[in-house]
Amino acid sequence: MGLTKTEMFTDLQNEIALFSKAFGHPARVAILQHLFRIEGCICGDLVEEIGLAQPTISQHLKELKQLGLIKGNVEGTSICYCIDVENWSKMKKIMLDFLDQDITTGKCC
Amino acid sequence: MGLTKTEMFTDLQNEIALFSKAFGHPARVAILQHLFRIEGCICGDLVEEIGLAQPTISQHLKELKQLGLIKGNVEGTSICYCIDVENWSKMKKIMLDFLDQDITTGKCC
DNA sequence: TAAATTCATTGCAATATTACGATGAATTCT
DNA sequence: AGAATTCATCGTAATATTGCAATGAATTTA
Repeated sequence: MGLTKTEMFTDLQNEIALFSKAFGHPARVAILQHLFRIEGCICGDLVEEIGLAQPTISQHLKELKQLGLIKGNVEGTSICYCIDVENWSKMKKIMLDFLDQDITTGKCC
Repeated sequence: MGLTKTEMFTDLQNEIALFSKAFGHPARVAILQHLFRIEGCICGDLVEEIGLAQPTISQHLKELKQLGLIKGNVEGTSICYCIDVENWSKMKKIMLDFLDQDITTGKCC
């Protein structure tokens, strides 16, 4: 029914899924990469940089902001977006714990 | 229109998005965690372990298999699933490159 | 104050995802 | 061979996501 049954999974599993979902669209990946590349904030030109319509970019930014991965400061008539370094770090820890799992002794049948 | 415009992004960005999408559902996270935990393959009981209906689990397994993150071997009347260690490692490298980005000199406005 | 600029929000259409009942295919057991 | 077991596939319903035109809100500029 298109409705994820979150109640049957752990908080951690749901958290990993939520962060992953945020990275599950190339536009959001591109936005984040750009914010890292310029090492600071960006006021404007994200629409030109990414290549999607302005409302679409705005929507992607909103999702990233709701997750806490970026933050936006009003700067005159435009808005400055930047990585929320602290939250990014927390997210990274959670994701690394998940990704860094490894099988040492295991072998498949 | 619900249609991701992959053509306007780099291969890497699309790849990151695809892997992330796979992790974007708690059931798939749970499946992968379980496969790691038992350090080997699992034949059966995934449906009981996760708690969703059998066709639903089967569908999630299919997605993970298509991405190459797990592989399945027929074992009599059941099927053994396990992590594809080599591909998991490749995926991990790509995701770590993305997640490990950091801002050293940057500060927000 | 009026025009311009920048970004958010609304509304809508199209596609994707999630979930599961019913059914099918392959294998094992009796 | 016939029943049982295990998993995949099909079909379908419900919800989610993506994208953009139109519009609105806030600020700056002339």
